[in-house]
Amino acid sequence: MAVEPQQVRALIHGVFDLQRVLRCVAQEHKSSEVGSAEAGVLRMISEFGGRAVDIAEKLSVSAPVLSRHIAELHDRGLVTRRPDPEDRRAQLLELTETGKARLAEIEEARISLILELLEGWDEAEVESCAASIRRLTDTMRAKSHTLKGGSLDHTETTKEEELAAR
Amino acid sequence: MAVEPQQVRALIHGVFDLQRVLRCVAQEHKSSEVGSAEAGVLRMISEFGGRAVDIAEKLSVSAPVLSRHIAELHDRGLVTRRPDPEDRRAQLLELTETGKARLAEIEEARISLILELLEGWDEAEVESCAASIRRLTDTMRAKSHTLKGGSLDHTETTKEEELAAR
DNA sequence: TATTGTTATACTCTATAACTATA
DNA sequence: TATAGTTATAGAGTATAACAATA
Repeated sequence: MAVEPQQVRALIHGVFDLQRVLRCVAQEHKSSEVGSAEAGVLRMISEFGGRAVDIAEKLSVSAPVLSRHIAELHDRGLVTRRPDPEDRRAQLLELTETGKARLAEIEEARISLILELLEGWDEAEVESCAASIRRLTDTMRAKSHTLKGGSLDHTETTKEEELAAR
Repeated sequence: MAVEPQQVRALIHGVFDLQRVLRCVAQEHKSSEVGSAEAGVLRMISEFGGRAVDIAEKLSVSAPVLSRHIAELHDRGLVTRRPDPEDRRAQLLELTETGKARLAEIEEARISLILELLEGWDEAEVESCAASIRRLTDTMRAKSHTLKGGSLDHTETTKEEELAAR
């Protein structure tokens, strides 16, 4: 039950090491046209569409950052903006046909690259690795939201502790 | 044996999602004094010490980037540089006592943060997550080195394919 | 000639602050 | 007042190119 600090240390270093390798791989195979942040924008618009503010939230990015990426993608004809009929402040985002095609290219290139890099892995290994990473992400996202107010925000914990103490 | 493209796609998206959450967590808890890149430099000097070029290689960072970080850390009294007696072009890096103390603080803060975020995980889960991530990192690092020359460099693959074809 | 390290410059991605328009 | 989006500005992190000193 007790997680050792040294284990967590190893996990942290492992994550940093992963990020370094990812940076190198991205650097070596960067597509000249669409940056990785913009690719993320295309992906989120493709998956969820809709209002810019929601896309920014899914990307965990501030509004100005998304605004610039959208402007850039719009200028290059990859994204359309149209006013939200229900809220004239907002705009609804969609991929153009070109945008869809470009996203598909990016995803295919990435998949074939990683497939090549993972040569020798089997289905179960990929699945379990993806599941580990997803679980880590989900845990951190959930907990970091509840801790957002700082360590003084113990409202919920206190209730649970009261129950547990009986 | 056959890894499905859709599995790899899920893994890729999972890794990007992880990076977003990590960025947010780092943003929320950033230490005002030492940036995350500099913290990496401190860690590598602490673990391996020695020549700057070797530290740069371990960090997968170009020489100018490391040079600036080292200059910054040196100015703040966290790192010492002394000429390599065996090669007067090179310099040997070490942490000062202050540097060691600062690195220890950073690591402790990170560990206690992640320990808190991983509340509810048990030892085995942390271990298996760290192992998955380490294995992914190692595979990508090894393969990306062998693929460095581009997709035209099929020398080794060809030999294996010849054998496999028989 | 090749390597170690530095300086100059530029690129990518991000954030905060100040603003406009709408709710 | 609060929210959606934009623009201006700044900061962190990285890369390439050109250079100095040494091997």
